[in-house]
Amino acid sequence: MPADMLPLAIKFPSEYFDAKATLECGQIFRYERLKENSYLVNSLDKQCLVETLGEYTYIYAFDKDYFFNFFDLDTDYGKIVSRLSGYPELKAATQSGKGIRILRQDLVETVISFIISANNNIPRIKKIISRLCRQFGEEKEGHYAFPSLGKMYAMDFSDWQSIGAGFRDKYLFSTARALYETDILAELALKRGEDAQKSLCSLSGVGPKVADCISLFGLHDLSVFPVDTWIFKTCRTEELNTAAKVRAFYSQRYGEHAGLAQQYVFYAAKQAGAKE
DNA sequence: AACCAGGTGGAGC
DNA sequence: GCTCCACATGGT
Repeated sequence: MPADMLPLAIKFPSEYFDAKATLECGQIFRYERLKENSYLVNSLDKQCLVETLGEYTYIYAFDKDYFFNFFDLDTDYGKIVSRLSGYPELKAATQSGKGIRILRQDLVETVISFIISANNNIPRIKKIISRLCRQFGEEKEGHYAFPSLGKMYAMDFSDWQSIGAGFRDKYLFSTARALYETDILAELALKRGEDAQKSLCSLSGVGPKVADCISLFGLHDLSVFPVDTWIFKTCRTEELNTAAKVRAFYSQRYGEHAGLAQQYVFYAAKQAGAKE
């Protein structure tokens, strides 16, 4: 996607929109780093280029409206950041991650992506999703779309095996069929919280943690606090000695913005881990 | 060469 | 309800 072919950019202050923090905090797997703080990002059949250059972050895309919504640009993160900074244990993580925005991702893409994420590592998750798109998504302007639900419904079990997802192949096969054959997607659009959780967990390969990620990233429910191995390592205490307890404690503590708090903690923990 | 990675499903209690 | 454990694959 050569820069001189692109239409007008969206220009947005970097204080609460940092390309690296937003993309590398683990909420999305379809991005490619071009250089420091400059990324190609794919969502559904669309692509954009995002880069943070000093005071401003720019988005170049043919479909500006789509990415304005995708990056949640009409939400005021300043308010949320100042509220979360008030918690002593969050002050540092919030400060270093305040450029994170919670993306408004497609529900089906999020479901499939986070089933793949289970007991897996981010580089390999990215590779598996990339193969899924390359092998089964429509080609468009030099990149590949995420396969439509109809297309995934048409995939047989050996097709799912061919993307190298390991033991998750059977979950993906089963869930693609369920999403297509039942009304669960329409129902989820109206649900939040525990109702959404319960409904999501009926899908094969979706347990409590993956369901929370789908609620947070695919339904934009910022009140959930997904607990994965990183968060659990960071947050566990003698009292909070299971993932369920950590989840209950922090979702109650941070309320409507618990999911964003979780992203700050996750990003900070990962950045710290990556440095050594 | 065991151990880990944005966990889940299933068996056994 | 809860606690174990197998599970594909690739990296350290």
